[in-house]
Amino acid sequence: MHREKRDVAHKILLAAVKVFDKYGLRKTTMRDIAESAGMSKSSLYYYFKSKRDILSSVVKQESLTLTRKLQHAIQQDISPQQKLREYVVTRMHLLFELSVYYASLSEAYLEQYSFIEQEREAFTAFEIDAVSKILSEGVLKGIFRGRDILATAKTIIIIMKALELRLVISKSMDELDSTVDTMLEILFHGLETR
Amino acid sequence: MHREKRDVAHKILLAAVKVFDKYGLRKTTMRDIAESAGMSKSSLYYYFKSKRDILSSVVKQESLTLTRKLQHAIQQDISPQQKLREYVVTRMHLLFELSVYYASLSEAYLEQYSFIEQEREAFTAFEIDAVSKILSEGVLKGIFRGRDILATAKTIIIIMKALELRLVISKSMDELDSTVDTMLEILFHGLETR
DNA sequence: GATTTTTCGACCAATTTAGTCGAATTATAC
DNA sequence: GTATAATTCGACTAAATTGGTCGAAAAATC
Repeated sequence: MHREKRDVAHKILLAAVKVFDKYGLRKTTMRDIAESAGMSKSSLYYYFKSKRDILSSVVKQESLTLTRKLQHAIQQDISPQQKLREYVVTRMHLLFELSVYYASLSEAYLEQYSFIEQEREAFTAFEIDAVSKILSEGVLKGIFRGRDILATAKTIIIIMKALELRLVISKSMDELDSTVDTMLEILFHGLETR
Repeated sequence: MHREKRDVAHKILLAAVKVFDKYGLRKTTMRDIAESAGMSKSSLYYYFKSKRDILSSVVKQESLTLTRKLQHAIQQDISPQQKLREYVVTRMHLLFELSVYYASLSEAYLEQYSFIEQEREAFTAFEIDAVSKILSEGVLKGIFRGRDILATAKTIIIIMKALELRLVISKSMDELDSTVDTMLEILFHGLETR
C-alpha cells in the first residue's frame, strides 16, 4: 500500500512534467496536471498539498538526477581536460532533457517560490565545487596553470550558462557538440601550460 | 496612415503567432499577445475586435499561404507521380512551419470556434480537389489505374494526415522525407499500371 | 461487514480573463 | 499656432478560471 501510494505520486509527477513541458511552468494548472494524470483535480491533493509542492518535487527529482549524473561523469579515470569536456557536454545534454529544471532556472515568474532560489544557489555551489576540483587536479598534474582556481571556475560556469541558452541548443545536438569542442579547444589552449 | 494601421495590425499578428506557438492556442491570453507586441491590451482592441478575431486572422493568413504554395507546387510541369510527391512533401513541411494553422486543425478546444470548423472543411475540399486532379491526370496519361478517383484521393489524404502527426515530424526532417519516399514508393507501385 | 484508503464532485474565495470606455496623447490638417 | 482626427492606454467590469477545501461515495483491506 505504501508502495502503491508512491507509485501514484510518481505517476502524477510524470504527468506534471509532461504538461509543464507543454505549457510552461506558469501556464500549467492543477486541472492540466489532473487531466494528464488521468484523475480528478481533488485526488491530486491527496498526494501533494499544492501546486508548489508538485513543482518542488519535480525540481528536486530532476536536481538529483542532474548532480548525480554530473558527479558520475567526472569520476571517470580520465585527464582533467577530458573531465572538463565531459562536464560541459553532460551538463548541456542533461539541462536539455531535464526541461522543468531548466525552466526553473530561467523562468522569471518563479521568483515567488523560495525553494527555486535555494535550488539555484545549491546548484551553483555544486558547480563551483565540481569545476574547482577538476581545475585543482589539472594544476597538481602540471596540466593547468596555477591561477586563482575559484575565479577560473566561476568564469567557466558563466561560459557554460551562455552555451546553455535555448538559442544555441535549438540547433542540432551534433552542432552543439562541435560548438562545445571548438569552445573547449580555445579554453584549453588558454589554460594549459605551454 | 492606412498603410501604418495595416502595419501595426500585421505586427500584432506576428506577435500573436509567437505566443500561440509558445503557449498553445488555448493558453494564450490577450495580455500575452499585448506583451509580445509591445503595447497595451486595450490597444489590441483598436485593431482587432476579439481574441477570436486575431486567431481567425492568423488562421486565414496561414491558410492562404498553405493553399497558395500547395497550388504552386503542383502546377509545375512534372509527372503525376512527381506532383503527388511534391504535394505530400510540401504539405508536411508547410504544416510544420504554419504551426498555428496546424494547431487549429488538431487542438480539440477549438471546436467552440465555428470558423475553424469551416476552415477545416474548406481545406479538406481543397485537398480532395487537388489530389483528384493529380490522379485524373495520371489516369489520362495511362500512368495511374482508372480506379474511383474520389475514393482514392480521400485515401491518400487520410495517409497524409497520419504522416502529419507531430510524432513523425518530431524526428528530423530528412528522416521524414525518407519516410515519405518509402511511403510513396509503396503507394506508386500500387497505383501505376504494370 | 467494519475499517481504512483512495477518489471525486460540489463548492469557495481569490485571481485572471476578455472586453469596454473615456480620457490622455500623438500625429495630421488647416 | 490650433482644431481635428488617429492612436494609445489605464481603470474598470462581469464572467470565467484558478488553487485549494470538504465531505460523501467507492474501493481496497482487514
